[in-house]
Amino acid sequence: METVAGAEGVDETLFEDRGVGKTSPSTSPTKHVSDPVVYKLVRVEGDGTLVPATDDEFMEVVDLINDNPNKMHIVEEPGQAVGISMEDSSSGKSLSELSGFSKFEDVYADAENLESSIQETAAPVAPSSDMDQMKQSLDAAECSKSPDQIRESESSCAATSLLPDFSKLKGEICLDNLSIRELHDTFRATFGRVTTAKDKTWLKRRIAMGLTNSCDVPSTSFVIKENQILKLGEEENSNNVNCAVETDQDVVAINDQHTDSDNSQKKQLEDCQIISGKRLRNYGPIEDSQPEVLSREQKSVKRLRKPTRRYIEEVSEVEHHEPTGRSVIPAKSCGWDSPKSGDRPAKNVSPDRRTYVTRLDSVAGLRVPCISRIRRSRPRKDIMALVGLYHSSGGMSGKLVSKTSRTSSDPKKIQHQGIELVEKDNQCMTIERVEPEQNLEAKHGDSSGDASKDNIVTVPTAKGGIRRKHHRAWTIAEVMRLVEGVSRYGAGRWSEIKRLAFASYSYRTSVDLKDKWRNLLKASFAPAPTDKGMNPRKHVSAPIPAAILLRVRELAELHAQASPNLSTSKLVGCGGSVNGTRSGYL
DNA sequence: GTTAGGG
DNA sequence: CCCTAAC
Repeated sequence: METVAGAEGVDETLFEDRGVGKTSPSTSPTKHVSDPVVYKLVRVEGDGTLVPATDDEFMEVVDLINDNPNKMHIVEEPGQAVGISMEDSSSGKSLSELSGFSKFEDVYADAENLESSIQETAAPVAPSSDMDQMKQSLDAAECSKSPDQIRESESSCAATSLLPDFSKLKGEICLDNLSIRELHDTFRATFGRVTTAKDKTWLKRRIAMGLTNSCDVPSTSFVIKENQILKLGEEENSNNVNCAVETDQDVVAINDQHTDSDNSQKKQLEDCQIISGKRLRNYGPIEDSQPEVLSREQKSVKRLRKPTRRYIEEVSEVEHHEPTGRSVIPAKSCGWDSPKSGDRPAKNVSPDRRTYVTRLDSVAGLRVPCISRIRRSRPRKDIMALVGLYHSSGGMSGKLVSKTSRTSSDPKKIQHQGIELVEKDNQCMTIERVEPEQNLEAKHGDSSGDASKDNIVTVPTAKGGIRRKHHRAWTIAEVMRLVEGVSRYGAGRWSEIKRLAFASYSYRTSVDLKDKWRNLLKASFAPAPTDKGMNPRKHVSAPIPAAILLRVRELAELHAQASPNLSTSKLVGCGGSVNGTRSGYL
């Protein structure tokens, strides 16, 4: 990551020599580092990872560094390289020590502040020259992060991705003495963009943060600070810049661009936040105690907090209109807001709370102006449907196939309703609309669902539940099957019916069966109690054949009188063979 | 986990 | 179809 920034020519060269991939900002233009920066010695491994340099390695470059810090030479060894990078770590302070600061954040947790500060951060245009590396950095380091972290990273790290030009900085404390204009210059030099902020304090903090966030690298116990070589432990007292050691690990993870769990990465970010905040204070020419100052600072810190859902919704629009390249990155790389999971394995969508899938407008990988309109009430379900498909079978095609095969092989008659009806219900050969129904069903199967058990097309709801996808009309085949099931197993034994008669209709739950039966009863009784000749075709939705309604009614009557009791109904149902029973009814 | 019933 | 109380 930015670690290289401080590494100067040394690291750069080494990186290039080793042909490090995108994961390292090897192409970053290097600039002269100035005194205030603390360096850490690292070795760049062949794979681009930064490894703490050994003491021996360190000693090799000591002379060079002391000799002329501005002209560090390249120390190269076969198989390994030694570079200098900024020291960002610090003495091991526990998170608990920083807890006070954390509490702090909560006070300013409201989304509006978040938004405002983020906008501030994101709005200014990043110089085109920096875009590549920025993208590079973001893509490589953050794409694997969960979407909600993107924003955080963007806001917190993007700035640091722009290589700071420390030459403008005359030393940390000097910020205090700078005029607004100078601060602007410094800001620009640091972040690669201009700022319109008028708040001197804010600027100073931002600059300080930008600098201090720049580099995080594991290192040996040696640190180079202001041309002096120090033992980490020794300088601990005087070195306020250093941050908690424990964060080193996290930083390392980031640098290595681990794509581990979202949690770990989140943790990293959180740690970063803390570090930043702490460090800011340490840099502190500014009094933290001042409420207004704090509020400013909190904004910047809070910026790092996980955005609230509402915040995301609201910001989405803003971001969408964001003209600068910045907006492009999040949308493209990992859009927390636009989890077009099509390209991404479902597993990357963490199951935890943070992954509420906002929407996946395009299954086909079509790109939609992310986030923008998220449903407040009920999320769309397509998303999870897809996710589920990917999840369970690695592809919907397989599922569909399985469904098809099953259906065709199904001993029952579903496939050919017309035939089935004929053989079952000799009296009603008028099942005209069978074909359309089939088509309908097939269509549904293709688009959203499949008959396999595992892949119920559902979508997470705000409450954490899952909701099934779009309405799935009952086909006549299903209705018939349901009726048969009821007649066989008895009304009320929905789970039984579901399991036995609707095994191939995974998308129909027992509740669905119950509901449908309820509707059937209503339909069968309401229009015309004795309506064999009833013509339901006027209904747009699946017209239920009169024969079926009749049977529904008969079954209802039968069950009504025969069994409030399940066992009784069950016995009744089981007593007769399917066809026999039907024949009797009909 | 199912079922029943309301929404 | 969803939600949820009741079982």
